[in-house]
Amino acid sequence: MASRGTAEEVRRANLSAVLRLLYVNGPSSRAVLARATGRNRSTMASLVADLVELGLAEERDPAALGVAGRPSPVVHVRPEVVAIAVNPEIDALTLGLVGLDGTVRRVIRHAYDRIPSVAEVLSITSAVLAGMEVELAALRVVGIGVAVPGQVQTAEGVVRNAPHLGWRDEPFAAPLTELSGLPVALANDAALGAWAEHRFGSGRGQDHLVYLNGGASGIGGGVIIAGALLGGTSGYAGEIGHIRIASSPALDSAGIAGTLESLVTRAELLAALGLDESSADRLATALLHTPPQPALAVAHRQLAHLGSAIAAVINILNPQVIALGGFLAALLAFDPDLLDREVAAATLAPSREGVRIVPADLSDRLLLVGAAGLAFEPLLRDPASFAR
Amino acid sequence: MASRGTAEEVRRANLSAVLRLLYVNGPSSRAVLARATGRNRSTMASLVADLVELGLAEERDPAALGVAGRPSPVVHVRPEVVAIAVNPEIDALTLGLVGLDGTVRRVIRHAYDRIPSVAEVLSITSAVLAGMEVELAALRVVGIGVAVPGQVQTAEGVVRNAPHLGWRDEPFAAPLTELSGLPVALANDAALGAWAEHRFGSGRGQDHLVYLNGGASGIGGGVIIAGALLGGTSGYAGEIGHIRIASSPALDSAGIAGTLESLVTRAELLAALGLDESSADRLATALLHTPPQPALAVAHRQLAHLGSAIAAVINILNPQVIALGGFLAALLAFDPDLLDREVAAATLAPSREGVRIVPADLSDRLLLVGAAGLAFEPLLRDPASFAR
DNA sequence: GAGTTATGTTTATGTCCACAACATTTACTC
DNA sequence: GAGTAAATGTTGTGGACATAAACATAACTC
Repeated sequence: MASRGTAEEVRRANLSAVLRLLYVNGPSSRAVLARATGRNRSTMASLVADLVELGLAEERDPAALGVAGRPSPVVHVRPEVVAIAVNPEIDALTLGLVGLDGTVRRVIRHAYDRIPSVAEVLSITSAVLAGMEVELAALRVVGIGVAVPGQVQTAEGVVRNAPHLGWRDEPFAAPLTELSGLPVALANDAALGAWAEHRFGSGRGQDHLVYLNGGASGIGGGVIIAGALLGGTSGYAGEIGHIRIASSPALDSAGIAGTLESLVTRAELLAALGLDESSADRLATALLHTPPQPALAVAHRQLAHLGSAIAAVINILNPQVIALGGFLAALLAFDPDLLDREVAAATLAPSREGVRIVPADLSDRLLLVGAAGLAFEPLLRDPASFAR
Repeated sequence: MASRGTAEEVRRANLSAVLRLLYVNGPSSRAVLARATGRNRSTMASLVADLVELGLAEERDPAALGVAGRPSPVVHVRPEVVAIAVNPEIDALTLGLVGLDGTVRRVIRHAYDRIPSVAEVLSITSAVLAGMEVELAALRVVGIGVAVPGQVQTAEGVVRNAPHLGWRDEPFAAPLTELSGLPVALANDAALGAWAEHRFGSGRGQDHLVYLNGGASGIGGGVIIAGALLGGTSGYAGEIGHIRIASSPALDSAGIAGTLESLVTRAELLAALGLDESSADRLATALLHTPPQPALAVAHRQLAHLGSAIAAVINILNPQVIALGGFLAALLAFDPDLLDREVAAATLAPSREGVRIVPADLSDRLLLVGAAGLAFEPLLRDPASFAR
C-alpha cells in the first residue's frame, strides 16, 4: 500500500527548498543546489526532474565555463509561471505581471480621478484581467497578491482599515477570488515593501530588517524577523509610524498625538522648501542643494524625531538594517551623520553596533515584486500540489 | 550501507516533537502523542521506546480510567533529567535545580553584602555545585542556564553590559563550562521571564506575548513572537524600558532621555507612598488601599507613560498578551481602566482589539524555570544526541 | 457475556534518500 | 595531443523510517 505520511513530507520539504533557492538566488546548477540543500547529487537529479515534470523548472545549456569539470546544465525557474500583483493607491491602481524568475513582465497603471471604492477597484482589476486574457492564456498564473495601504487581516483577506482609501472592514480576497478564479492573498504595502527589500533590495540577505517608508499619506513600516515577515496576531504588526515618541499635541492620521507620523511629514518639508505636493519628486534634490534656512531647521527637527523612532525600533528588535524609503530616504541623504547621532543618543550601545541605516531601493517595481512574492508563497511551500 | 542523512533527520524531528510535547503539556498516553504529532500509533510506539532507551522518558501505569477502551500506560519525562538555573542579582545569587518535568527540586539563595564580580559569581556557583555533588550524582544534569540582568551576546555567551552589576564584556559561558564541565547558555533575565510566562505562566499558549518587568533597577522586557523568543541579530532585543516615549529631560539608567524607564520608576512610587526601598514588597497593597493624594498623582502619571510604551509595542508587534511584572503589575491593579484608556488613545484600533494586559505570574521560581528551559533547549532539539 | 471503544503490537510494504562505483566532459599540464 | 585532475551526471543497491492493516488486549456498557 501507499506510504504517504512522512516520506511525502520529506519530499515536499526538499522540493520546496530547491524551488525557493531558485526563486531567491536565481538559476544554478544541480551540483550547486545539492550542496546548498545538503542533499546528494543523485537526490537532486530526482528533485529537479520532479520540478521539470511539474512545469516549474527547466534545464538549459550552461553559458561560458572556464572551470574544469563536466559542464552542468543550469536549472532555471520557468518564466511562464507568474503571479499578479495589485496595488490600489489613492490616485491609481497598479497591476503587475511578475514572473517566478523575478522579471516584471508588465505594469499597468490605471489612474482615477477620485478615490475608488472596493467594488470599483475589484471591477477595474477584473477588467484589466479580462483584457489580458490572451496574454495570460500562454502563462501559468498561480495567484494574486495585493498590497494594501492600510491594516489588513491577512488570514481572512479583509481590509480592516485603509484610511486614505476610506475602506473599513471590507472583504477583498474572497470577492476577487470569485471574480478571477485565482487564489488571492492580502498584506499591508509597507510590510510587503519590507519583505521585498529583505529578499531582493538593499537589505538583501539580512535576516533582521526594519523598513520605513514615508509618503504623502504618512509613514508605513514593515518588520522582518529571522527572515520572515512579522505579522503579529492578526497581521497588523509593523505600524511604526504610529508610535508615540514625543510630548506633542500634533495628531497623526490615526488621531494619535506625538507620533513619528505626526512629527515627520512630507507636507511640512515640501512647504519649507517652497514646493507643492505635485512636485514631491523634487524633494530630495531640493533638500540636498542649498535649501533655504527654514527648510534646514525643519529637516533637522524631523531627523531628530526620526532618530528617536529608529532608536526605539533598535532597542526593541535589535535589527541589522533599517531601510528608509520615500522622503525618509531624502532626509537620510540630507544628513546621515545627524541621524546617526540622534539614534546613538537613544539606543543601548550593544544594540546599535553594526546596525546599518540605508536608503531603500524603492523602485515602484519592488512593491509589485513583494506582492507577487506573497502570491508565490503557497507554490514555494508545496510545489508538488501545483501539478498541472 | 548505512543511510544517514534524511532518515536520521526525520527521526530527530519526531523524537524532538514528542519530547517537547511531554515537556510542555506534561505526561500523556502514546495515543494522545500520536494524534498530536500526526504520526501513526506504531510509529509512536517506536519513538517512545527510543526515548525510554535514551533514559529521557518512562511509562507508568495509568491512573483512574473511566473511559472505554484499552488502558494506556502514561508516558512521563524522567524527573532525574535536570538543568541548573543560575540568576545573579545585585543582592544575591540564586541557583535552582529544575527537572525536565517542570518541578523545581531545589532553590539555593546565596546573599552577598556587596555587588560581586563575575569571578566571584563563578566561584560561588562552583562552590554550590561542589556541595551538591552527591545529590547531582543521582541525577542527570544536561546543562546550566543563566539569567543575566543585562544585555547578553547569547551566541557567544558573553555579558555585554549588566549596568547594575557593573559587568561589561565579560565572558561567562566559557569559564563556567570550564569549571563545571557542563554546557552553559546565557540570556537576558526579562527575556527568559517572557519565555517562561509564555510557556508556563499567565500567557500560556499565547504565541505573541510581550513581558515587561519593573524592579528596583529599572524596567526589563522580553518579546515572544510566533512562539519563539525574539533575540534579534545578537540577542539584545526586547529593551522596551529604553524606548523614548516623551519629551522629557529625565534620564534612565542607560543615559537616554524621556524613556519609559526614566518616567516610570519604583523609587518615585515608593517615595510618594512614604515607603523606602526595603519595604518595596508593600508597594502593591499600599497603592491599593487609600494611598495619599501625591501617590495618586504619581501613579496616574506613570500609568499614562506606561500606556504610551505599551501602545508602541502593540502598534509595532500586534501581540495577544502584555504581561506586567513587578511594580508594573501593581500599577495595573491600581487602575486597569486608566491603563486601558491610555493604551487605547495611542494604538490603532485593529491592533489593540483582543489584546489582554495581565499581571505576570511572577513567582521567582518562574525565572528559574525559564533559565532551565534555556538549558534544556539542546536536549529538546535533538534528544538522540543525548545518549548516556 | 456480547458488543463497543480505544489502544498496543506485529508484519508487510512503499518511499525516499544516501552511498558508491562508474560514466562523461571539460580544463590543465607537459 | 596524450595524460591527468576536477567537477558533475547516472545507475543500482541498501537502509532507515513511517504507514497501513490485521490482530490482540483491556477496559466500559447494557
